[in-house]
Amino acid sequence: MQTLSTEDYLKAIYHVSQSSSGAVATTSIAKQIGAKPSSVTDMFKKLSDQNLVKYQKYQGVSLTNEGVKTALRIVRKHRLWESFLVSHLNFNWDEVHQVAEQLEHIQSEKLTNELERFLDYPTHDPHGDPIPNRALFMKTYSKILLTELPLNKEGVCIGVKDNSSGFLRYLDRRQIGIGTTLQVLHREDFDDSLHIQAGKSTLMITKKTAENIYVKP
Amino acid sequence: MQTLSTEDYLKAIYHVSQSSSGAVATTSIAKQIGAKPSSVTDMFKKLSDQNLVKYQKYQGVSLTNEGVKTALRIVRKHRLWESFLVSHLNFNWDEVHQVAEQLEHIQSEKLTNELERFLDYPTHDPHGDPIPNRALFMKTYSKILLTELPLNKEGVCIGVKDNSSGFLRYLDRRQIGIGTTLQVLHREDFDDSLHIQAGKSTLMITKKTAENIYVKP
DNA sequence: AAAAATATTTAGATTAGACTAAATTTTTAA
DNA sequence: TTAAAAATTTAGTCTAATCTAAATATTTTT
Repeated sequence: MQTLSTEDYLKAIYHVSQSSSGAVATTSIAKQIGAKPSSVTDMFKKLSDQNLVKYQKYQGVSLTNEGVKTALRIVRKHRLWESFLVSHLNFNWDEVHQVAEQLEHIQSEKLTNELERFLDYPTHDPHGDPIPNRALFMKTYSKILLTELPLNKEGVCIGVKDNSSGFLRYLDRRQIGIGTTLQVLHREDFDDSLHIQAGKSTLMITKKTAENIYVKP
Repeated sequence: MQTLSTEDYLKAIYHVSQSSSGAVATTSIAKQIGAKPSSVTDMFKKLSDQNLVKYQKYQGVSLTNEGVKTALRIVRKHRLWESFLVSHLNFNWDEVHQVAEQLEHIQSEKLTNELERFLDYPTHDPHGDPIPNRALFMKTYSKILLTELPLNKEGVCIGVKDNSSGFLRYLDRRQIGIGTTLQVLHREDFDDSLHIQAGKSTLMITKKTAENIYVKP
């Protein structure tokens, strides 16, 4: 059984390794966790002793099969709890993260599985990220950035890249959320801004916004 | 903000002080927490520094107003979570404790209050214990032990004294739970056993069982 | 009221997780 | 391809929470 801290590290390693190839560097985890690199080195050694990561001095870490499983179990809990908070406890999608960070550490298989059943086996969380099922398998559907959606083709918003609450609240104000139908009406060459159809309203967004929104064509 | 451990101590002190009068002894907390008395002494000093308890060497501790409030906040969360686990996640009343022990430490006022709303402001948990409301006030209704219920008078089971899963499972098998209508039909002088009406069936229970069941007359 | 038993505290050690500062290795750039 | 910069590790320290063993205080018993 893991401590809170080892779980946080495994999850961080998992996430960093998802968004980049090769071994995961000490500094990248230090940033993610908010700890000093020297602390990260210490933890890498501990995780390596438990065979949860492969670690070579100065060469970073990569998760072992066991490490991936442990990380996915935490991701599963995190995303199930986020779903619960949004669907039943009136949380907004920008409020759930901090609480889910705590809930993801609760140890009880029965709890996790019953929560999943209660939510009717959701496949994606409120940010559009896939939820690993009991066997830790998750469906990842093909997603593209809104910037890559061809002109006048419809797409459905299925998630965001930037999960900061600032960005999520901004999207809320523009009435863009998971499931919103989006369509790029016009791209402005001058400043790269986009005129889009979002649900029933048309609005203008910047390139920066568009490249943080995932859509399913 | 408290650590996991200080929260556990405050809750333990609260519970012990509820079931006995005067200051709470070092050993009683040591037993409750499962720690050595020397560790308890250390923690008493820390809690005293934070003005959560009044502590006098060799004389035990008592909670300050602030300490009571902190303890009640934890009790509130514990009992709300227990209610949730039983009412929505198919937990039996003997399975909830261990998980609620973890969930009670989750820090989020919004979560607690929304959970309470979701459960429709329950006043008692699945063991019949009262749930402090948002203002930390709880209704305690007059309860007596089944042994004290007059012959042939009806009472409703509202809780248990012994919360061990062994006892709870035993009650489940005898089909006795919160809300079951109970009536003492006959007391056997020879061995102090009781013949009772429990819901629609009559059965025999020992004195030991009866003195662990709370009823509302 | 003194002796014995019990309860409590102190002193000193340990562990996990974090830190700083210094040393070392790797990477980048001149 | 070497010098500078950046990344990483090591060594040593700190804190919270625990422990054991020894010392001290309180309570109970004779």
